[in-house]
Amino acid sequence: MTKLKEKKLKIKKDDLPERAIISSIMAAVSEQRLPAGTKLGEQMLSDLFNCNRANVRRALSTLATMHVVQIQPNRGAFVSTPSPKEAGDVFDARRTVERTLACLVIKNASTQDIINMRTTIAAEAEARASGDKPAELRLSREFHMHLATIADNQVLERFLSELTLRTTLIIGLYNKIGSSNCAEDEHLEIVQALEAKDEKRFIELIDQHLHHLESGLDFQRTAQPFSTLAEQLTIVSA
Amino acid sequence: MTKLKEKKLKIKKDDLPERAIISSIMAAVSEQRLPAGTKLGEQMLSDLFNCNRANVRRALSTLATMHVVQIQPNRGAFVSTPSPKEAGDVFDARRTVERTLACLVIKNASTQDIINMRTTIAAEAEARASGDKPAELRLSREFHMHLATIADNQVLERFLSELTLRTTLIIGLYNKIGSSNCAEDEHLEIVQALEAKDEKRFIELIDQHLHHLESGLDFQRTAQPFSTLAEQLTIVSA
DNA sequence: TTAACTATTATTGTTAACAATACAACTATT
DNA sequence: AATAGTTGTATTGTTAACAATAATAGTTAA
Repeated sequence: MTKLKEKKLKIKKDDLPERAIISSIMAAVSEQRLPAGTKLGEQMLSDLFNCNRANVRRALSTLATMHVVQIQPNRGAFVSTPSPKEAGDVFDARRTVERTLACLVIKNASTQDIINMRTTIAAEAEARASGDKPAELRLSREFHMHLATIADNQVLERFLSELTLRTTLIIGLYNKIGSSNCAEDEHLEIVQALEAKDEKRFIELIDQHLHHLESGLDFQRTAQPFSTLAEQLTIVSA
Repeated sequence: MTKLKEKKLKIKKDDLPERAIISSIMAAVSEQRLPAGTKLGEQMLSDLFNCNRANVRRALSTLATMHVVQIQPNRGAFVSTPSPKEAGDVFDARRTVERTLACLVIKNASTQDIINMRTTIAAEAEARASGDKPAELRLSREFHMHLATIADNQVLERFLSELTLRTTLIIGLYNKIGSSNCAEDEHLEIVQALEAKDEKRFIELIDQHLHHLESGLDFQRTAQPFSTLAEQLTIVSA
């Protein structure tokens, strides 16, 4: 007569707006739709995501702890503008993290993993060919994040997630004109080394790849201007 | 006649309560005054720090992003209870980070740096002798954080800060009874290798040290109970 | 006595109003 | 005309009240 405990069939809670804001901003940064210095107003965000300012505030606070945004008291939140020193620290940290990931990847990578990576590389090349810069950037990041997934270390994965984002900001700020971002052939070479289980070469190529990225920077360029518009945040929800 | 711009001599703003909460909880965790699983009620914290719940909320949200606390929707925030898998990830990440830090430290360390480290080690030994466990834990962590300071990489420093905290939680949960935490002689040996500029040995000792820590764990012990009291948060402010 | 149900309480989540600060535009004076 | 000062507006920061959910205690029935 009495249903013991009616399973609370909860309507797929619209996954905390806080999380939605965070991942949306992260996605936008990763595709350079949000350049360094862009102001992230609370009102604007709470309107965009149909939520209250408290959620926006927590999201920005969280993003600030990963140094993707900077919060200036009484002024608001801005997309971070990494200094040259910071850029160096980020690249050193990335090499550190990806080197270890490489060791783990060599051990763990299945044939399916390699297929997936090749797929990503192909998509990246296609995006480049068609001039779709955002897609290219996103897929390039995806390539690196693949490594973390395969390595199966949640901690390093999170670190890399942050570092790749900050790298994108750095490149957006300081990249020499004419210097390519992630050369697709480099990604390809890396996967080939992986497939050959050539650990030494695999690690070395990743290291070189990151060094190559860093060498494409030019810190002489003065701090970049910051765009103010931010409907670059394309949102899926209504 | 008109003071151009009266320097706004702002009374040392009581450094955002949010930051105070965060560092206080981090300190408490680092000294094992806050065991894994401890509930961190919002009311309690807002009372303790004389601030509103919004600040508490943001602080907890931030701590959650560094996995020092876990937030369960509609239930509240609890000090994280790392799983065995998570423990492994954390130790791998720590070795990764500290290995790189070691390379930088060998390059950067001044004689004053070495003196400082010896001082910390001495204080640690003293705390151990006098049975002051919290001080011992704090100083042990300080030793490792010294490395990051000397290495002068803000990113890795922050990563290590998080990782040492999580390590403390892990040890508190899973450490075998009778297994010592950080053997002070290990710290001493490490500094000696540093002083001798023996990079290879320096790195190897740090690696061994961390492996030794990890080998002291016993995951058979079932998930620990969680204390509920939390006036273990000793606060300095009124 | 145990088990399920109900009512109460406490805690978290949300919202809106208010205060404080910074920003922008405007006025006035040299 | 340019700068200092002033006013008005917009945004951030704070607070309190309310709603929703979970935890607890108490009650009734088998």
